[in-house]
Amino acid sequence: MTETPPARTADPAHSAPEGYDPGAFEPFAVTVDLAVFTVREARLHVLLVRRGEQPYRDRWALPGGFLHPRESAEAAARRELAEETGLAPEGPYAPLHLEQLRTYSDPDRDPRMRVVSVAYAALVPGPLPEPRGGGDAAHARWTALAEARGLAFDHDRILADAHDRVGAKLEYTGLATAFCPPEFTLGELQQVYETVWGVTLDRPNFRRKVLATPGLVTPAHDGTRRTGGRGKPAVLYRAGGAAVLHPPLLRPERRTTP
Amino acid sequence: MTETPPARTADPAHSAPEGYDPGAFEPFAVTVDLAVFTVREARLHVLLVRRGEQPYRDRWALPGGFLHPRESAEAAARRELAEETGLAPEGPYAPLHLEQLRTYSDPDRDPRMRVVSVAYAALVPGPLPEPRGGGDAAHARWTALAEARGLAFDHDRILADAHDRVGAKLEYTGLATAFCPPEFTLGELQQVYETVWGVTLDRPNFRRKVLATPGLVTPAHDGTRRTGGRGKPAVLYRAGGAAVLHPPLLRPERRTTP
DNA sequence: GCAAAAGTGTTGCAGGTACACCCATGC
DNA sequence: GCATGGGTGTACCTGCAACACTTTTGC
Repeated sequence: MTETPPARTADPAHSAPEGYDPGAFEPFAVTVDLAVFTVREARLHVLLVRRGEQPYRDRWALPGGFLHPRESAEAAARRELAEETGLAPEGPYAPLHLEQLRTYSDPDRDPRMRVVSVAYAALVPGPLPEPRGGGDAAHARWTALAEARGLAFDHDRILADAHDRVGAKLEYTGLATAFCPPEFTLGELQQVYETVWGVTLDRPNFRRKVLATPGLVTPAHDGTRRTGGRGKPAVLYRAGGAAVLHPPLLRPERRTTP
Repeated sequence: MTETPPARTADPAHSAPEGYDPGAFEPFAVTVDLAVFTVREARLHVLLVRRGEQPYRDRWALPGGFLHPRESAEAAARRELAEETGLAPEGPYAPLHLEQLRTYSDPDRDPRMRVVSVAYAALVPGPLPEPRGGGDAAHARWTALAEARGLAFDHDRILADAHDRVGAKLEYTGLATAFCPPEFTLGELQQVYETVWGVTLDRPNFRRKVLATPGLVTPAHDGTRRTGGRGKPAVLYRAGGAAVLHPPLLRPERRTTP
């Protein structure tokens, strides 16, 4: 913060010699954009909203909005998330994951004015109802990731970056549990990994690795469950609360294939 | 630089009913802050500048500055980096690394107005001269990371985040070569890892891992060298240009120690 | 010769993959 | 019974940490 930007107006009242006069700058608008992921029917879905205004009218876009005057980007992201999904910031699904991705600042990313956007990735648990259209989010819906193309602005790119990040983070954090309801089976957890990574995993080995990783999951108090399903009832687990995993849970991926 | 000043008043021609009128918002200033790292004398150093103005007058801070009207954050970061270090954006040290870290947006992070800052981490090679004070950067210097405390604004936090990120990235990218001159020995490369991670590594094993990782380093054309030093002359290598490493080069760190 | 740094060889253990096999439930 | 998903056991194999050892320089 050492450079003096070009002064547009000299304003003695605010005199801030080193370029702090708000009127001296091209005003930047600052927004947040959210890539909200969930797993439905063994496919990764993302929350999209339909734009009602120009530009990109009637195109799908990531939910988001402007920062309020005294609000951090993270607070704005949480507010937008609550508005779009109907999830209270604190509640039964509270331990959802919200993470800053990166900031997009190309001067032409919005055709009308200078908008700098801080992108976030959010993970919400699986069996979640359709988004209730709170306020201006009347046209919101879950879309399978494969079908989420041709979004407004640079949102295709943001979404791709978000997917990459989430996939990578499953390896070395306990993030996958954020996709699951409070109590879940190891089979459900495995589905999350398989869905996000787009691979199939060996069940016995997956089970061992998960249980051998401290803090990833802890057994729920008592029972077993059976869903509506066939097969042996499975033990229920809860998220273990570990942030980083030692050892990590690596994706199989391109082994040395000479 | 001669950008059309923004319309503060509603302009029917541009009518943007959904909150795009620039005048409708608290103006945000957008800056970049840089954590520029280098390795000197087997210690990690960071570039700091001394503030000449309030607030935090005479305190040390990370270099940075305001975005120009039609400049992306990345372009601004490259410009600031060139100004502060005297390194041309293209040149012998061109393959330096610049990477967006995250964005800091706390409403009170600057006492005078709303400033949202996009932080970058940069890596420059080892034997680099003292920063030439270009323009207003007359008070810039390299500081050992351990002594870089009590910085202005939230720069302590930004610096800590940057250090974490760089350390983590050495594991799975070829980033460490960015700290080295164009040609370097494996001993020098090992020094980089040891310095950034704060550990000591086994030389034989380090050597094998590096050479077994495709694309991390490639041998220089011919020779061996001997610096001023005693010991056997070492073969010179160049950066291999690989972005991500398969397999990664993991830090020793907390092995299972029961 | 001695110290210092580069480079090679070898061994043993940890952890992961692959796959065979048993258990419990719904139909 | 059979299909489906949960759960256990085990054999092979890779990779790496540890450490002993040789090579080439400066003094």
